[in-house]
Amino acid sequence: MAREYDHQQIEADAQGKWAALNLHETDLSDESKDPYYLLVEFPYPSGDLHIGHWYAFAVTDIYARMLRARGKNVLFPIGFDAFGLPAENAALKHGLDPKEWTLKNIDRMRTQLQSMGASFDWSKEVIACDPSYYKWTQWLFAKLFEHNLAERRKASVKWCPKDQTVLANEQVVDGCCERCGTAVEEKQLTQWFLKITEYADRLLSGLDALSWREEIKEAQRAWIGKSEGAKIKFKISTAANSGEEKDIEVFTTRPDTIFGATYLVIAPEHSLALSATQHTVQEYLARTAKKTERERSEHKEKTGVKIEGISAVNPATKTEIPIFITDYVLGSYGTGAVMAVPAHDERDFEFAKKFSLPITYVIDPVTGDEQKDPVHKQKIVAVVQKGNQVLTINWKPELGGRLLVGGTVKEGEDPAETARREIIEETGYTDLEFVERAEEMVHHSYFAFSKNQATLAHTTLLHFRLTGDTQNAQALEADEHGKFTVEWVSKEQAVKEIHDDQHQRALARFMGAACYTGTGILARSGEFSGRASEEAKWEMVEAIGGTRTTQYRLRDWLVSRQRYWGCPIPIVYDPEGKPQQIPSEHLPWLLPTDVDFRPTGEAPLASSKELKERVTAIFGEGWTPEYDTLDTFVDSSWYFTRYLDSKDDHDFSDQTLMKKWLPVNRYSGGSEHTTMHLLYARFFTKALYDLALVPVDEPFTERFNRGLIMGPDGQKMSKSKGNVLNPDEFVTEFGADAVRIYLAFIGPYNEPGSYPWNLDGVASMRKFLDRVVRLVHKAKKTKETPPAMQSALARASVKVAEDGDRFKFNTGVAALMMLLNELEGAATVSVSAMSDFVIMLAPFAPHLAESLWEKLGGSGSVHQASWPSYDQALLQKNAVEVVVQVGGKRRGSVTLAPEAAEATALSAAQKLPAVMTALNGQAPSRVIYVPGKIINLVLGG
RNA sequence: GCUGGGGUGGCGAAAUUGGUAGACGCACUUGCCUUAGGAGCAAGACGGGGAAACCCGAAUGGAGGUUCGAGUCCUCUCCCCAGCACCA
Repeated sequence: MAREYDHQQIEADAQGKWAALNLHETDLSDESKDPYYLLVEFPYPSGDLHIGHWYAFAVTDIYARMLRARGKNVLFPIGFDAFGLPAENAALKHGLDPKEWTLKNIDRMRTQLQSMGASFDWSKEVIACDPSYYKWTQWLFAKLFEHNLAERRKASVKWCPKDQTVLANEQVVDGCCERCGTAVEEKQLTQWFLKITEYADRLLSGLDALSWREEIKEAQRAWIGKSEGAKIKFKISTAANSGEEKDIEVFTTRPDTIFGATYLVIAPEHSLALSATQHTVQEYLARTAKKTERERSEHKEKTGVKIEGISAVNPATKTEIPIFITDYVLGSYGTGAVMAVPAHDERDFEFAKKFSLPITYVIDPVTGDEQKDPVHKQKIVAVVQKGNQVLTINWKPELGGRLLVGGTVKEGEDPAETARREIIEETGYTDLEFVERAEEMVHHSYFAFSKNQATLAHTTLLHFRLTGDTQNAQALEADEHGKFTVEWVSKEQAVKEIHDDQHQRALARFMGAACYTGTGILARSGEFSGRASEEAKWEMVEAIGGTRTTQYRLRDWLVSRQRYWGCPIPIVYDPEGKPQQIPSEHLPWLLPTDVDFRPTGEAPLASSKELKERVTAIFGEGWTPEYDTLDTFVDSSWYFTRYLDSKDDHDFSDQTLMKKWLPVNRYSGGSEHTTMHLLYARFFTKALYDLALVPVDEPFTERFNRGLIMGPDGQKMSKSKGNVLNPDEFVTEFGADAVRIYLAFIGPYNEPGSYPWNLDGVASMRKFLDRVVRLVHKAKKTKETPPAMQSALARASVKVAEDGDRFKFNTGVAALMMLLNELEGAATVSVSAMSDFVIMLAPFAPHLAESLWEKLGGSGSVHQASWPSYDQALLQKNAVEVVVQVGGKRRGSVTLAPEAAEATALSAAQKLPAVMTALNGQAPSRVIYVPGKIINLVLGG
């Protein structure tokens, strides 16, 4: 018989036993044990449980069970994120009632979740679409409204033409609807917003104290997108001098470049653009409006149009500069207007080139390593060009490879003359045409070893063209470095091979990529010239009357949805059309049922007669309902507080229990929720904390993003690839326990990697479980467990528990496998040793462990048994293998007591034949001995 | 492009503070047991040498460095993944 147990029988028996013992209901008021809140994202009830669900719930369950055995009072709740689009789509497609469809799916999923052996506390279940739950979603929304954190305003919103609904920023991926992939349009609508931007700074700074993985925190930081800068006003002067004083405010993170602002660019959405009557402007706006969000954000050639008849005044230089409208400026970020500094911004540079606008360099790069008390030198670097080729000098490769022509300016000499002189000296070329001298310089600090001198070179960049033949180079200058040779190479090759900062910069300046976006020394910047740009930045803002501000990429959270299957927004409009919150005695504000929810672009609730009548009946004639429903992310932003008091009809949760149980100790979920759900939940918590409704301002102490299970081909599972695996097939054939332990073993659970499903994997886990069963049958009713075996058990109990704490179930399972190997190797295994093994196996394979526990004569349930604990002394080995190295190479090993003295170790090591050979009669000049690990005999020399 | 995380056998992966690289498995090879095996048990599995116990050498993307000793630390470089991306 291959199979040692009937998994279907065992699963049914165990699950029946747990239900009878009511094992998984947590007494939240139990003060005898430490509370531990283990949370896993509640699922959307789509109806079918796939491998991803198994991975999410079954593996997290391992830890819940392990912690219970280790004496914690574990809260491991479950519920359903039951509002959302699929229910509505199913309703449309099959003519079903979204509510019935959802509730039927929930019923099915409950059964499936039970079949995993997941030890959820169902008594605390929450269902987002249940009026007893959404009553409190509405109540919390009303609280936010009361405190001015929810606001109705007209805004340009993302609209999905297929789903006929507004989308949040977060639901737009690459300019397309996250759900259906349709290109998103822009629409002006009056919508509800939650003011998450007011919490942007706290959401950002709060991350520092969280011990989450860096990539999760970085994703949130990027999403919040803080940038510090200044708002600066530019006065507008009109040719027609209407006498009206106007100005444009811009936002910039580089106020230090203001002297280089040679024009302004504003977004097509900017009021100044919208009010312009100029024909070409209107044409441009019409063209832009037709573009989708996606088309606009594509990197492509810059377009724009100049507004005629008006200009702005640069507050630093006082010169008049033109104003352009362009769609590379976003209306929704900053002020929708930007001061263009083509010399120091790539986009502005590109635009300036296309529209032939002046480029003024105001920041000189500083390269090299900073030196103390440098000697100042005037230098030049010259680019000599002939067609597409550039003259380079082959330096000794070890001294930096290829260079352009360089040289030192003599006292009173014009740098252009210096360059000409140097070119002739070094190459012999005389047919030189001077092209350009860059207005900016490069400051290069370095240590001149030849002169033993810290040097700061102020380098002028020059550009020459060779008009004659490239073949007539003369004898070259030689110096202490040897002879130079000249080579003409293509621009591209030169860019690739020239590594010296100044030379690189010279090449870039004359060969295309001339804009410099770094910091440096201010030039042509009035009184600020000569100072470090970073250091003078904020003084400059002050001097020109700007204000220092911070901008965030994060926008307010748009929560209105023109959909049916969501939480109704608890708002009514008075006869003046002003929004009023629905008093709490009328909550839950029920979702009407007489609704036509076919997408028409109108909110489905508008078709409800009952809703209108309800509003009139309660509030009077002239009052009208709000027809939008809430984004489902609102439902999931607070559910973890509801678990603590899920039945309460008088409050959303319980203050005493929240004080005890929040924040959640560990939150397990998918990486797709890093920026949306996780940020929203943090925002809700902070807002509710400020309203004294929750006692913590961060909801989750730890967050773990699990990995992704791939198909056997290593590709993401999808129907079109035909690589979708149904977990039920594996469960039926090998049992739930084998599937659980396989998922635990597949890879580390604390890393968001991806793991291909190995078709033989579950079978191999079943073999492991069968071996356990065989060994249990072999167990003898003896009390004696030999010390070596006790020590193995002790090590495993520590290892498995530690790995659980790190969510590294793969190595935990490996530790159990090693332990099994050891136990199998023994002649007899005592019942007590085997019982301890079964207790440690129980979190992974809860059903089988239950059955084996009974066979071994254990009382109650194995899941009530305590995690094995052993004398610390058993963790110490009394003999360890110490590796012997000679000169860092392994030459053998000796077995010693862990605390053996160096002399003992040395003499044992020296007796090894291989060591004697390696020493070859010499005495080691040095001995490195790490007790219990290694002894290294170092030979002299 | 920027930011973050990674790169270890044929595959999934192990490896507290630098201390035997590849634990534990999958797949593979050989043998045993068996009517049979998609079962079980045992052994093997980088290269070279040897009948063998063994010996020598190489090896954690690549190149350098620090160290008695580097997967681990430092510098440079290549590649993969994720997030952000015309955000001023």
